[in-house]
Amino acid sequence: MSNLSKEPLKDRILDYIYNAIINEEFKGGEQVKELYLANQLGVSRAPIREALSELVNLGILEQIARKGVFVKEITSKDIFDTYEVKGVIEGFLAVEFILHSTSKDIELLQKYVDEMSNPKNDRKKVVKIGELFHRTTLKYAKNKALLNTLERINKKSQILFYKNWTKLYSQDEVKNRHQKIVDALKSKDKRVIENTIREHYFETGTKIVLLREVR
Amino acid sequence: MSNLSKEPLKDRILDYIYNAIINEEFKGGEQVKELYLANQLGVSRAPIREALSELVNLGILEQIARKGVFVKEITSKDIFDTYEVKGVIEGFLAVEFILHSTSKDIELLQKYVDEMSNPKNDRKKVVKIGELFHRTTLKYAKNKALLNTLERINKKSQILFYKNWTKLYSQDEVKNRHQKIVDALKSKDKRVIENTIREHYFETGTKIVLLREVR
DNA sequence: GTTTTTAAAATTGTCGACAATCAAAGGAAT
DNA sequence: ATTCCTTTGATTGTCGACAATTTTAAAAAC
Repeated sequence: MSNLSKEPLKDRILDYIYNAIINEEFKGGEQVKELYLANQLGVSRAPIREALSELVNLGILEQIARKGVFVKEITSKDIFDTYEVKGVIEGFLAVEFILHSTSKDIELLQKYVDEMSNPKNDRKKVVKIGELFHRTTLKYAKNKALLNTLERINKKSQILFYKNWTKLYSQDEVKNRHQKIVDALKSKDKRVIENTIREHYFETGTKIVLLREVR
Repeated sequence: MSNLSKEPLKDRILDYIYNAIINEEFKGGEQVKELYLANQLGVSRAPIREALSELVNLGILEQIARKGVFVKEITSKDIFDTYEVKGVIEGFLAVEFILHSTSKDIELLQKYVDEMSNPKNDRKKVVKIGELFHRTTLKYAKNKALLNTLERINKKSQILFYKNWTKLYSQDEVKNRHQKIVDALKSKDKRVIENTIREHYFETGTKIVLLREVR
């Protein structure tokens, strides 16, 4: 394991494993063995164990006492649940947005939405814009407990998302879906905003599930 | 550390530390030293570290790289935020209740509420009934991601709650506050239910904050 | 050939020790 | 007396080894 950076070993290992799961080098149900990773990365088992237990905490891996940690099998229900959480939390937090946002914030969101359908931007860029969009809607959120929860959930949903994002929505669909959110925010109606954002994510969850079932 | 049980050492240590924090043997801001605990419990540092990092994950302790873990100083904002999360999540999950509950479920909740003002029950018993009450409202919740989040938050809020529960509400107040929830559930109106439960927790958070400020 | 028992290998859980880093104490320079 | 530097001590980070447990493989019994 390269030691160029001063970042704690545990964290670099964590990233390594996280990416390995995304890239399906570790497949669902498979056991993740400490010694194997330790040899692979040229470190001892101690930091490996720390990284693994963090991923267990995140719910990405599953620990069975005295047996080991395994890559969690992801069910359709898990996916739907995860996006439901995102919808509920972001929906609630976005209400803060209307309390503190300026017209400039709204303009920025609108600019993001317009860019989403710009043919010059490829899919990857559109995803990036989407991330900026959602980050902006959370700009004024200040409940740390909810933001932490959201961060945890995002780490999980990214794994689900990365395997599917290319097939999820066309650029126009992405644009329209986010336009709805902007319109909701413009309405300044708490309930409308919350429902719109919830539906936004519920739809995504449902769609990912559908894509999996087809396969 | 007694080895009567076969429960993993890490978990027993975790409980030990958790209780030590509740009982304020470890105070806010104080460093929790691995070696001290290892000697205290007669084990090595390895399982101590695992327990500590889990509490760091829960947000009860705070880890500063190469310095150690410290008991998190809890601000009023933290308390309010925590109860806000509880309100948002339980509020959303309780909606499941109206979709699947029977009249027997409602009767049970009403029974709990009536018992809350029964003079035969002391404060501790009332707290227990409250726990049963909330567990019942979550009986039909099936989103594991949200239930997990709730569990995590509860571990945190219990620490806050245990230091204040005696002074929070009179028995009659407790009863009235929960009666509101039952009435809301009876209405079968999604929005009413969600708002009522949110307010229930927002109030609790606000009140705990007030109690702290006075002190 | 199938099941049960026994033995071997692999894997996690725990330990004590060393290395790296940080905090505190003491001394030197101004 | 104050500041800066050095040294010392304390604490976490990492390591390799052993113990406990589980899995796998082989042998024995039927």
